[in-house]
Amino acid sequence: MNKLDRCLNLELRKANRVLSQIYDSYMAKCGLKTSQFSILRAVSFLKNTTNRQLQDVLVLDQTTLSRGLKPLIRDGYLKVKEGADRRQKELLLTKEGKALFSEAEALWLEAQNYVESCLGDSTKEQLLSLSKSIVALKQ
Amino acid sequence: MNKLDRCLNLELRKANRVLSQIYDSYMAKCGLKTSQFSILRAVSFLKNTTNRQLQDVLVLDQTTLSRGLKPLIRDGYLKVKEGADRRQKELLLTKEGKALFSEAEALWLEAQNYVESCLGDSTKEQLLSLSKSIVALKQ
DNA sequence: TTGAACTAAATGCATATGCATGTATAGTAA
DNA sequence: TTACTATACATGCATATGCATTTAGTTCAA
Repeated sequence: MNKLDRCLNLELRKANRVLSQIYDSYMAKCGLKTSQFSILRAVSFLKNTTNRQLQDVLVLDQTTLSRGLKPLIRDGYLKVKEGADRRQKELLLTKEGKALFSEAEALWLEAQNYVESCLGDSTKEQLLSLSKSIVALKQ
Repeated sequence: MNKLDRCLNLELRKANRVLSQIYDSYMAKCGLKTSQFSILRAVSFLKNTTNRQLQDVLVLDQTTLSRGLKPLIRDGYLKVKEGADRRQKELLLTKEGKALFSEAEALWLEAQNYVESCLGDSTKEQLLSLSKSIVALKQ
């Protein structure tokens, strides 16, 4: 535990960059980045959701999410409805969004299978439990 | 291993965001982002280095690094010398860069100690070994 | 030597990220 | 009601990220 130690943050960032590039290379065929896929996937699970709820699910800053939604809305994959609380915006997949998500999900599964086959089950479980521990540090 | 599994990439991204925000909150006192600190730290270890060498050390795309260097050069923390191979640019810390790095290193150590104390030794080791495994997947 | 192949770095483009702040709406207590 | 507080989302700003491409310099074989 001294200043010659490897930086935990840098090590995780490096891993994050490599892993994201792998997933992105699979997703490229459908024109989505994995971050966009994550949003569609969350909306698909939650059916009818809001910016606020997605922030919690995706562990994203409100402003980051707000901007991340824009291309998906612009390109017609997400639809915005005004909520009962008029500050909120309800989000749902359009028909085009559902179709794109289906296509993307197959590519995602290829990537996920590839990575799992490279890492093995025990490393995969380590990734999940480690990520959970770190996310739990969020203030 | 089916499509209801958690996405390994999303889980890692979430962890990465949380961890980076923790480190950034410590680094904020000196005005550096952790990504900039990582660059200064690498240059400090390598003494006299090049864009190309930093790409490997930091596992960063050439174009990302190229742009990441700009504010550090602009603000006088890094100096650029033309290399023997005139395509290359040699990088080194200026006096101001060294001073800032010293200050930043103390803040980084606080962050690192805080995170290590939260995670514990075994989880810390898991982070390091997992990151290593993932970085090794890089094509 | 010269032209093809290769390498180092920069740039255009688009999205990703989050802090500080602004704007609109909702809730609540005087 | 009114005014204070809290919440939901958007915007300005700056950096982070990487793909495709460009520009410049090096290498090497014909």
